[in-house]
Amino acid sequence: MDKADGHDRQPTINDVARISGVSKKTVSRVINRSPLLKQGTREKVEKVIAEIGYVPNLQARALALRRNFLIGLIHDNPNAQMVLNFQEGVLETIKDTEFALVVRPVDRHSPNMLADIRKFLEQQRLFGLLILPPISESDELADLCREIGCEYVRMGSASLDAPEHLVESNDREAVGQAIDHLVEEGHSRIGLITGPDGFRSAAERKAGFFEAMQRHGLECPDELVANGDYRFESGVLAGQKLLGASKRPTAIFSSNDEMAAGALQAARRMNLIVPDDLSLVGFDDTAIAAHIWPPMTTVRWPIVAMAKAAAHKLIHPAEASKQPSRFLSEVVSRSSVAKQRP
Amino acid sequence: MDKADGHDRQPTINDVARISGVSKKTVSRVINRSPLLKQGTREKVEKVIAEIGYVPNLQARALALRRNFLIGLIHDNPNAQMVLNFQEGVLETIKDTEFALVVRPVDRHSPNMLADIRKFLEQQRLFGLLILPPISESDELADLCREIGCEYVRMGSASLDAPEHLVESNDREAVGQAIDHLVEEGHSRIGLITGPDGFRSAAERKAGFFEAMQRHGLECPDELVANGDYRFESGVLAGQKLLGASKRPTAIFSSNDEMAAGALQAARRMNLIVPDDLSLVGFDDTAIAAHIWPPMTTVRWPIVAMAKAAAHKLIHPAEASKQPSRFLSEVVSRSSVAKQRP
DNA sequence: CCACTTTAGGAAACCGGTGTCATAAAGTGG
DNA sequence: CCACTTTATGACACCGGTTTCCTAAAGTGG
Repeated sequence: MDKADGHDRQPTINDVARISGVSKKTVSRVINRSPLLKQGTREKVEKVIAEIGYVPNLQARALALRRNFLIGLIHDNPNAQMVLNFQEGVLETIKDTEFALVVRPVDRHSPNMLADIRKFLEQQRLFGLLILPPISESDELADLCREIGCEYVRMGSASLDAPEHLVESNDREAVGQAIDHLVEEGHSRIGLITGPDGFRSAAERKAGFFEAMQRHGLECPDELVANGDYRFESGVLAGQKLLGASKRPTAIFSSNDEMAAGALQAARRMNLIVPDDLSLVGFDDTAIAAHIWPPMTTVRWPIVAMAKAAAHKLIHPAEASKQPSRFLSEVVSRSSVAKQRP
Repeated sequence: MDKADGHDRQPTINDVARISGVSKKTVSRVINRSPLLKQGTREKVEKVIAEIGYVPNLQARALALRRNFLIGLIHDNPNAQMVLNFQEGVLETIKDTEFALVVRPVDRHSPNMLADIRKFLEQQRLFGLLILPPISESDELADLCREIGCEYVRMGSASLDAPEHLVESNDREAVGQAIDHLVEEGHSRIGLITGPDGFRSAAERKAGFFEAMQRHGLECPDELVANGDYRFESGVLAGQKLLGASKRPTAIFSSNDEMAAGALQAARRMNLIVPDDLSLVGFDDTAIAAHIWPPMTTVRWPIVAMAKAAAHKLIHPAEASKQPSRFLSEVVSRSSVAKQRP
């Protein structure tokens, strides 16, 4: 009796082989586009594949090839929009491939984070890993990947790793442009809200700020620098500190939008009007920047493009691997910055 | 010569069997916690497993069991925070299992969306699918799952499917509570910003609004109803329409936060102060609600808990399958609602 | 026409697990 | 002590692909 007596399970390579009267291996060659096939054979097999709706079993393929088709995304990013945009970019790149995207949010503050990730990697044996900031700045994580033998690409705001493992943005210069913009509008007393210590992105943005200020010959006394942790509440606090300075700044640059929104609230509580009494510039161009009042000037970095580049780097390690991928950010001008009358 | 001469590939079940002097099958029984093992044997094997750091290969297991350990998440949700919270909830449930979460954002407006999803499902052969609103309201998608034989659970705001395929929120009643709150504060001229046509959630929220108004014996003339599409810009437009009404509403309920933020901007442009001149209530309690000025009263639905329930339902179809999972939302009171002096 | 290379395709083993069934060992009752 | 059940373990095929190696057929040169 024929094997095809029964249940409507998915057709396998054996079914295709039997029906088209060739061996499994030949079918395998057809799916893998092997060049040493006679045209007639190829067409015959392809016809059968189309007819019975055969789709290769990825699990079996993964087993035989000793690698699977799963790309992992590790993040601990507080900014949902950014994570989702990144996911979208990756998906666009792997859309017509067999790859799938596996997500893994982690908690940087958990003591067993690294152990959890290790277990995850050992269990899933991913094809490769994409790592978003800020966790991408963890060298322990990169070391773990190397130890386990899992390919990875990190997203970062400065040279964190070898070029084949890195897609980077130029935060430092971008902040410079933002400050240039403020100076052009006549501001000279400019406050800074930093990101948390130990974050490369925060350090880069801070450095960009000071470099630009120096370039313009402007001072930045301690009372015009407040530390934040990238969260809204820390922005409120930082805003209160800066606006309570003996000589108030006429503009504030915040290392991300969330904190800028916090600073905006602080200003409101002190009955200061943005942008009339205070200009404000954020960073990241997240949804909140456009949706608060007034719509906020900020710096946008091309996260979707960076995600595509990162996924591409992972999947095609051969091409374009040796030079770093560097992406340029741009100032998005909205209504939170006004000309400062001298 | 021994097989263990060579490269540092991951140890397999064969290695464990050889070293501990039992058959593969026995090792398999140990990993699967089979009850019919002698205590001594189990311990012996477990010791070897720990020593050489053996981790079962999920791809091989998937092949043998004819099912894998991938849970898919399909969404086309415009709200990033919500999607991410959902991902987080699912992850929490599957944390200590072998399951992984595969994400798949889709575009509801693309003509080949269904074909794309079909290809995705056929190729990946997922264990099951979690579907977020609004795409969860698509019956074609559910039909596709059934046709392909992929388990699924839909998140929805009303009875969309059989209980074993559904985790639902009570949007209708929650909106009622929000309106009650406004009425208690003395409002009677209340405007509505709806969600897009064809969305169950939008219809439920709208119905909840009208039911509550009727319950309180309040009118809702056409000029106090504006249609939105859940996006910020549509909220601006809707706000303009409502605030331009012959007799202005003293409060507006918006079917989501994003549009409420838009309405807030519309109010600002007309020099109206929230909450002094206008009270505003949103829905979803997304990040923006807390971060705009004034912080916005809204309705929070327990998305993380719902995500956990959905994942649980998928993984353990036996338990708790027959009764629907229904979750209650709550009004989160902030500063965008003020007492209306008669 | 024969030896020799090239080309297309197949047989069998393998990837690392699980299922089925057989069997040895241990426990039971008469 | 023997037949009879129960319990613990193993041998072997199988899941659905790929790889290695081999062979038959076809093409080449002398």
